[in-house]
Amino acid sequence: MLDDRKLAVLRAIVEDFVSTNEPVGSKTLVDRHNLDVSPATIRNDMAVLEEQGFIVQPHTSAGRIPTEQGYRLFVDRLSGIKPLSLAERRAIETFLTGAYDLDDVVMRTVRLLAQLTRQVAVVQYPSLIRSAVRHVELVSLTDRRLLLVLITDTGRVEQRTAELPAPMAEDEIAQLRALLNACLDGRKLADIASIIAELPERVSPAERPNAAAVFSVIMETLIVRHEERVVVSGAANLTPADFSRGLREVLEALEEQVVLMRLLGESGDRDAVTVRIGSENAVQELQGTSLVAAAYGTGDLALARLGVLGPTRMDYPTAMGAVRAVARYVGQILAES
Amino acid sequence: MLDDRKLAVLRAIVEDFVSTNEPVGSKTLVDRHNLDVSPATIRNDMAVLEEQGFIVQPHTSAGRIPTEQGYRLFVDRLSGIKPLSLAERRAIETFLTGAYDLDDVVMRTVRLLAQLTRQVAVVQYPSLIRSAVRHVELVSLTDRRLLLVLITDTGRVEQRTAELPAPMAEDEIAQLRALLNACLDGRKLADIASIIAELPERVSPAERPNAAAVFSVIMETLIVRHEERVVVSGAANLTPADFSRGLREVLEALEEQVVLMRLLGESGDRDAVTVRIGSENAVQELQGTSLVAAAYGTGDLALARLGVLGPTRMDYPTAMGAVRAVARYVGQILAES
DNA sequence: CCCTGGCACTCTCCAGCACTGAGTGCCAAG
DNA sequence: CTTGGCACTCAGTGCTGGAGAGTGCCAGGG
Repeated sequence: MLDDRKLAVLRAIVEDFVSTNEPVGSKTLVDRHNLDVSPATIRNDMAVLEEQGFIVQPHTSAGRIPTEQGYRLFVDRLSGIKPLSLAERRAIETFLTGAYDLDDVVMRTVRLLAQLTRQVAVVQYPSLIRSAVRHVELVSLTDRRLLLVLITDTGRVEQRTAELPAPMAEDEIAQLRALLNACLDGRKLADIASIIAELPERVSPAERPNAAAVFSVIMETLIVRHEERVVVSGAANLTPADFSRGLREVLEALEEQVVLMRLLGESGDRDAVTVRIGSENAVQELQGTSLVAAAYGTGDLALARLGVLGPTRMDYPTAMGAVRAVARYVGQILAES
Repeated sequence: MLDDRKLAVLRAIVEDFVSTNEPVGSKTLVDRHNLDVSPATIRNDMAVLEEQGFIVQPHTSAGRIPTEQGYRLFVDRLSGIKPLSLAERRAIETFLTGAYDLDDVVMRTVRLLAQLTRQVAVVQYPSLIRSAVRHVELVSLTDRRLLLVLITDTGRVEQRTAELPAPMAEDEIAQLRALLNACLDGRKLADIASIIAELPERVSPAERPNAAAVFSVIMETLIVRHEERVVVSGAANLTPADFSRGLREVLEALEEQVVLMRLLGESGDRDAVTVRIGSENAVQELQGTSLVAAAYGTGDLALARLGVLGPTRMDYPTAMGAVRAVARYVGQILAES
């Protein structure tokens, strides 16, 4: 049904349209790519491609532009992932090396990705759930208020204050701290819920209310908030023309952590680059945009995801290359620290 | 030179233009506000106001719009700060109460401010320099790598990793931790530099290289990074039409922490609401925007600044009201925690 | 059976044009 | 100082006609 030339034509249309942002006609096509057939032939091919739903004409006397289905075919069968240039790989290395801490790694990553692809970059914080507790610290702020700091072996630091039902003396705090560290140190966060459930028994009844408050804060920290952080950069790369409903909707969506989480979706396999085109997108508000994403992590654990958001009219091969490379490199960096 | 009526005319022009975003003519003006003179009279007044540089006409046959100088006069002499409605004050209260921790307070604040003013909100993290060390924690990540966590009495937690020149045993770490806490606990961050300068003498020569690495990381944390964080929200409120150079420039600037810091500028007095109009703005990239900002803090210490960024064509009285109210309320929240 | 050149057709884009209406500046009179 | 009247300016709008790009279709050739 679709012979090689027709596929080549589709590929050419996608490539041209992505780079020029103008509907591409039969004549331009034969000129620019050296298809050695006449424009009329191409027109016939295009008619078929249009019939099958891969391309459309915005209006009668214009060239064709790819449909979502067209991009889909292009990504699946017509293009590979474009490897980064040496210069780009260098850039990644110098940019990510020498980050201070986890926050810094994430911030640099997101900026880097935005710069490499000239699109909006989105990076999810590494999930806590796979990592282990390195240390728990309790610091009293007032006598009814405690600061809880939880340090994981991925270098992430979570903090929360806890309101206490009753005043708590320093030595009680010290005791509780010792208990927590004894029981939690080195344990996977995923297992902690069950461990904590048994802890109240090991506290004297008098101190139980305060301890319980602390325990529940720990649980909340791990369960409720742990995966909610997503960082965005490169909003300036959004070009108004590309978004029919206007930038506004997109910018609004980008400020909603929850929306971004849904956008990035489930951590898939490591190294697999996922492409969501236009309406394939899970997020209502961001239909009309495409997402190129991948999971990253240390070893073969997928910790979280990162990706690039842009108009459907996006340079997929390059974006995929950048996303894959950055995901790998961030994984390395995290493994080292 | 400018009698009362002329000032009233200017005020009316500013108000109308802000609400309609259309040049306002003499006839509309007499209709809408009940100035009991004829349009012709107003025209004469407008001619004077234009001559003095407070208003201009975009083109010959259009109404007038305020110049920056016009807004300036309006803000300085013609309008007060508009107090918030009861509902708005309620909203502030319910929105900010129940924040988990400092991060959460800042995040909620910036969103709240963006929502109240329908502009871009900018909030600087409370400066560390006025607060005191509550606790220092060292956690070994690998034998050549240490995680340093610094907790302040404002509830802020700073973290950094330190690379060690030599491996460090657990007991050495414990010793160093004890030393640090003994010397730093309760001290103002501003004083810490001088305290740390003297610490190396109190460490045995063998351990000095590692200790020195830790000390220098502490210094860096305090000096280099301490005020660099600014959070932004409400970018979606930017309307393309209002910015001649396009949104792009503005969005870019908003992603640059350094630029935002320069924008917010020095902490002024508490409660004083500062207004920077158009080119008065310190930041090149954000000329053409206006900033309404105020310092916030606990007691009468100004800890940092927050504000609202918008087109020069902005509802200053309302923005000033919101900024002032939010600044005060955040101050209270911080004082309580 | 597929490719090709030719041709008529469609439709967007743009420049030119006249017209309308909002708004002005100026002037002479109250 | 204020007012009504009047002539003037100019952005915006809608219409028209031509240019150009691109198409679909058809008949002829390999």
